[in-house]
Amino acid sequence: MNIATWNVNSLKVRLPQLLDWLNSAQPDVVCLQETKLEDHAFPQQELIDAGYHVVFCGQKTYNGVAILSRTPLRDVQYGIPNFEDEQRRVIAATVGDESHAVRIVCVYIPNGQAVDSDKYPYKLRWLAALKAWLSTETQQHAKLALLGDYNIAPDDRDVHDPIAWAGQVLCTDAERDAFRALVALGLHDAFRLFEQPEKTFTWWDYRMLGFQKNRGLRIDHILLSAPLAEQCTGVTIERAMRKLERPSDHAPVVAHLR
DNA sequence: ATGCCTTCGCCTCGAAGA
Repeated sequence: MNIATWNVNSLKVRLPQLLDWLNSAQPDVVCLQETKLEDHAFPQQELIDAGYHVVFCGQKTYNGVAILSRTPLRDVQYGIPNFEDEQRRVIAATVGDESHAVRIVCVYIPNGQAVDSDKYPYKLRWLAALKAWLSTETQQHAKLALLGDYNIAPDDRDVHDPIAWAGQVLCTDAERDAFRALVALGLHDAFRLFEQPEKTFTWWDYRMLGFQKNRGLRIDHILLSAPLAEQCTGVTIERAMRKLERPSDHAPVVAHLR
């Protein structure tokens, strides 16, 4: 079973790439972020025709999340319970039958913009609400995967130029503490379960030849509860997707599970 | 660097992303 996450930066623009990738990579579950589509405009039929069940939660212009699965999705949760948020950033659902059920949580964590922006305290409040919800969710679902665009580089290893990024949004201590608080719920950063080459990233700035110079960040993550981490045989970052014409600025990340 | 790209919508400029 392969489970993946990809910030598409507009599903309208990226749908042809997504369909090609679904056909070639054959992932079992895909979490999407930044679909930027209202629900009435979601390309449901195209994805059904590609062999996927879909659940989605979007809005105009910004945000928007979705889960695709080759098997049916049930117990769908839209947004973080008991957390008022107009921004469509969370969708969760369960795949698999009772003995092999996996809870899939798809998140598009706020960017925060800058430490002195109002969006930064919103990001930290949002992360606290996510952790509070997942503390019960992880107790209820032994097999849980938290996938998405976290907008956090957890460690200096995840940053092309740690000195330039020191203290900047995506790299602050408070954001990294929030990431570690998610890990402390009993989750494991799938990428770090394995030896990895240095300077491996999932996002590269569109500007200044960011991808060509590998000036990137690792901000898209798959956290796995212990039983899933035990099943994980590897993680792939689909860098080739960043080389296509008109790419997303993020590459898909795939966790391979036994 | 108030810059660089790319997206969307109040659409040919501004806001936001990261």
